[in-house]
Parts: sequence; C-alpha cells; structure tokens
Amino acid sequence: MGHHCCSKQKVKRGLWSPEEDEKLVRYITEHGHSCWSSVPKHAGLQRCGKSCRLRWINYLRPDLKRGTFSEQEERTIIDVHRILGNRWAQIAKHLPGRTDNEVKNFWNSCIKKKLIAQGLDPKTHNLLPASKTLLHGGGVTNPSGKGIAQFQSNAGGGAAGTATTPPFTISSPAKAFEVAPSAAMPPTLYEVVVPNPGAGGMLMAHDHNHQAVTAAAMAPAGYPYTDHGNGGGVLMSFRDQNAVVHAAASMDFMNGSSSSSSMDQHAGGGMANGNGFSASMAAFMDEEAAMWATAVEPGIGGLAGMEVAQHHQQQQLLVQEAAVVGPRPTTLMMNGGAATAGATAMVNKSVDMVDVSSAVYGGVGATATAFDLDLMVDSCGMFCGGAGNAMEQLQWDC
DNA sequence: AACAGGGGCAACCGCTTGCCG
DNA sequence: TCGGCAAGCGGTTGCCCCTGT
Repeated sequence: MGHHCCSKQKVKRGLWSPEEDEKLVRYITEHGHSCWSSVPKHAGLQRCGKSCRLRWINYLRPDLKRGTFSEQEERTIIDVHRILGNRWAQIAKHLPGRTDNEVKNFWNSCIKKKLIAQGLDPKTHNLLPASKTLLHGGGVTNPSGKGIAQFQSNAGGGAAGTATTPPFTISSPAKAFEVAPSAAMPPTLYEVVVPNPGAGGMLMAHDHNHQAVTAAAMAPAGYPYTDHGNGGGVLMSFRDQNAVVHAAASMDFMNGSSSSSSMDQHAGGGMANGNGFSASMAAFMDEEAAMWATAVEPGIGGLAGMEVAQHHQQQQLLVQEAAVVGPRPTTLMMNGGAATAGATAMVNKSVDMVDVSSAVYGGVGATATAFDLDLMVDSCGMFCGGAGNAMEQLQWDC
C-alpha cells in the first residue's frame, strides 16, 4: 500500500536493516534532509520519504538518548502530561534526547499502568471513581472546615494516629530516605489568579518565603524552571479577581505522581462562572485534600497526612495574601515574548495576574525539568478551560 | 522443551497544519 | 483564494522477545 506520497514507488516496509540505517545516516549526515521525499531516492533506499523521516527522527538521530527513562524524566512526563494531555510532541520537547514516539510508548506501556495502580485516571490524573469512594468514606474535616480525606502514604512515617488504610500507594519508602532531610523543603505553591474572560494574564512566582519573585515570568521562553532533583511537591491553586480560590492541584515530584483536583474556598462555596473554570475542576474537592494528605515529604517527615495538608493550606493562604491583583484587566500577549511582557506588566501592576509560583526548592545538584514558560502558558489555558485544548483556551484568554 | 500470553517498541496510517505557487 | 505538497503529529498496528505454565 504505502503512503500517498510514495504510492507510485516500490517501497519496502517493516523493520529497517542495519544496511538501510547506514545508508540513511550517511546521506543525512552528508546532505541533510531538506526534502524527505527525495531522501530515499538519493540515499539509495527502497523506502518512502515518510518512513525515512520517521526512522531518522525516532531512531537514528545522533542526539537521541537511548535507554530507559530516568525517574526524573518519568516525573516530568507525568507532570507535563497532566497539563498538556496526549500532546506527545510537546511533552517530548521537555525531555532532551527523547522523541514523541518514545514518550508515547513509555506512557502507554509503563506510566499509565502505574497511575492506574495508584488509583489515578491516566487521562485526567484525577482519582478513579473507586478510589474516590474510598476517600469519601475515610474523610475527616480539618479545623478550616474543608474536607480532608485522611490516610497515610508509605512515606508518611506512620505518625498519624487516626490514619485510615490508604486506598492506594503513591510514594516509595526507599525514595523518601534517599533525600537528606535538610535538603527538603515544603512543597512549592503555585497560585494562578485568573482574570475575567477576555482579559489576559501574567505569570509571577513566589518563593518559599511567599515573596513574589519574577524569575518565571522574566525567563525567556523555553527557559526551564529548575527542579533540584530531590523531589518534593508542588501545589497549585487558582483564584479569580474576587480572591476566590477555585481550584487546586498537587504535583508530587518527590513521589513521581501527581493529581489534579479542585476546591473552592469562597465563603459561599459556589463556582464563579465568568472565569472559565470548568465544572470538572470543581468536582474533586476531596481528592485535592487527599493528595495533600499524601504529600508527606522528608522535610516535614513524621507529620501525619492531615498535618501536612494543613501545613500546605497555611502556605497557600500566605501566598494568597502575597498576591497582588491589579485594578483592571489588560490583555497580554502570551505567545512569544510573553515573558518580558508579563514581567513589565507586573511591575506596572496594571493587569490582573495569572500568578504562577514556580519557586524552586531542594538541594544542590539541580537537574532541570521542563516547565518552561510555554508550559505555564499552556497550563493557564487548560486550567481556564478544563479538559479542553490548552492552546485554544489560551487564545480565548488572549 | 514447547507453547501461549503479554509487554514493549518500532513502524505505519491517516489527519492536520503550514508553505508555496 | 485555492490547491498541491511536505512535514508534523497522535493513534494504532504488528512484530519480537520475555516469562510463565
């Protein structure tokens, strides 16, 4: 059959032989691939151009990193996938030396199963219904009045007196001990202040002292935020101009898992419709609490899940206080050059803010994961639109 | 030792997007 | 503006290998 681009040619299909690989590599190395359709002819291959292109991109490219995925890469995939969905090419851009095909295969063959085993829906990264039921059944209420489903993760240290049996396991006990307690810091808080429809936003980061920092916003597009490699968690929350916290999501870098969920801290408990948050983000209030409860990092080791959740909530409240909400909406270009524009806009304090804390915590020996500005922009789009296309939502925003 | 089943991975298919005449 | 072509991308398929029986 063959591809439409080479249906008239006699093309070979199936696995590539070492001789074919050699021919292709030699040709590409010497001549490049300005036009893939002409490559097989000039390289002396009985293949179609598309097949050559795939073979080169997925297997023969010299900058490819072969071998199994590292834990860090796995975490990155999970975290980026949670935001971008099955956009493998986008995800692969955050993993140097990896191809979209490789990431996709790794996801389908490995990560997906892990998430399912942890009671997480690999598509939404939310808790599966079965786990949800368990969580609701074991939930308690913390002093702040929000439901906190309480259970211990394996790394929790067993200090929780009233912890119930965890419905699923997230963390690895071994990993928890790999990290020196002094190097661990509490989870970073992401806060996204979402403007009203039609208004743009900007990015801002908070550090661990809840001070607004602008590194994330000022970093050039493609500049990765730094994960110091010791794991830890990242919490995200969103609030609108009325300072209503609509949603929160937690990412547990430490344990290589993540989950998104939401809560609404508005006194009335209702969702504001105007900012585009989807109902799906509001539907998992207890799951968020559950994830917080599981985020037992070494830095606060020994705390019961409940205490950790409270710790996180306190931090979140502090960050909310630190957030600056501008007096009027201003449309802000988020594509290309958005970082600079965002930084400038923040200085002027004239825009509603999409406030993303991407503070870095951890020890030395940092390794970069790829939450660059593009990703944050994507994130913004997705959060505003729920499960929809992030970039489309971004366009909606802008 | 032989076979079946499952997992992992490479490759293919088909749709979408972007470019150019 | 439109059509053709090439490239990009995500979903799917099929083969190979490993493991358990």
